[in-house]
Amino acid sequence: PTIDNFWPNIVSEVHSIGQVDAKHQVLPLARIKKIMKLDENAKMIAGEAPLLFAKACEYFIQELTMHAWVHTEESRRRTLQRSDIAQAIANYDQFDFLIDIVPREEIKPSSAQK
Amino acid sequence: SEDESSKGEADEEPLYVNAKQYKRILIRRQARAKLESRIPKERCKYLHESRHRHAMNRARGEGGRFHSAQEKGDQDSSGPEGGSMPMTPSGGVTLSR
Amino acid sequence: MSNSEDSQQYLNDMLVKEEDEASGDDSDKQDGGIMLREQDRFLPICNIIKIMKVPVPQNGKIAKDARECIQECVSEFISFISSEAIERSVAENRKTVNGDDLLVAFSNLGFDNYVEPLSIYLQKYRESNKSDRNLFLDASYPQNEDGSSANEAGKQ
DNA sequence: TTCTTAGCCAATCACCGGTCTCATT
DNA sequence: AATGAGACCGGTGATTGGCTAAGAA
Repeated sequence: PTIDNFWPNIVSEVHSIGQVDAKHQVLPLARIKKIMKLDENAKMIAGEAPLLFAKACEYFIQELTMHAWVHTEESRRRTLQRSDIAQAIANYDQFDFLIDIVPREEIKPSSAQK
Repeated sequence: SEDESSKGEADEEPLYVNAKQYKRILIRRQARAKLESRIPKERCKYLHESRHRHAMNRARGEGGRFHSAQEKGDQDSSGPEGGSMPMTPSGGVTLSR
Repeated sequence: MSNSEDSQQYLNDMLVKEEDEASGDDSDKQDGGIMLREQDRFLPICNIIKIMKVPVPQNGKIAKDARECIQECVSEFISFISSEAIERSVAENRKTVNGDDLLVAFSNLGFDNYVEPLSIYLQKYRESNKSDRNLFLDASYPQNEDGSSANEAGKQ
């Protein structure tokens, strides 16, 4: 369970899926669709789109949490907190789109910044 | 002579960001600004009044945890104590997790 | 039949929105539009927590601030990708955003890691749907006699 | 050390998914 | 024909707070 193995594990995991069980997803598809519909340009949304997002969101949550936990351990804490997530976002450019959601100044302690 | 790092709000991106995301970040910023007025500024304590009341009225164990329904009326013959329910064999101290 | 108007009348299950106290708030002004609630903007916090616990060790804890932070990040994630995908569908004169638009959006926005597993997942979803459809139709169509088949589950 | 706070329980009820009709392509 | 929006409805899991150890400070 490390960052390097994350995506390879995801790929082998998705291969082991027999049939896609549309129901009983971890995340509710109706809610995902509702969030998509908040976009004023959204007109019609294919049924497969919320399903794809449900999987993608699982990956995203796991990866962001995993990156944040690294900083939790660096600070020798046992509780993941918001500042750890802010650090994780600052250190990986794939998370740049969250720069307004979790601003840089949220990185509380006088910690090193890369 | 520092002047660019004095902004507190989102105006112009002071730092370099992922080039593939830059344009979309700006578009999303506009979209969020349009929705800003419809978004409450702070999170409320709970989402639903009915579920809040439900949680408040539920039977609780000694440690504050929710406990299985132990009777709804309190006028019934047997009270919560009495030995009808098999409790902790030792005596009643809250067993840790 | 007796009740055959041109337009149907639905009742819509929306109940009267009543504001009792909620959060004893003071100055919350409603602008031109309806106020968005958290359950309209975010995924359920319980589901978020479940997924967050996967990469965290068994004895690890997660602060409330962190849960809500991830919850907001996930919604932005959806909106961010959607925005790109929707623009592509509009550019191709389509009114429906489909899975391929999303895959292209993931790729264009630098989420290259997502493309392979999501493509495989989409592929499996589409073929399992097709096989279900074909299995259902195969059973009833070639059978002569009574083409109406047994399609009567229950009316509302 | 002091003091803030996250995990722990499970019953209700808001919401999710399934199903219908109708519109669009 | 294929597929999505939206109304409706029934079944169900997300929501929920008091106590206290865990741990942030």
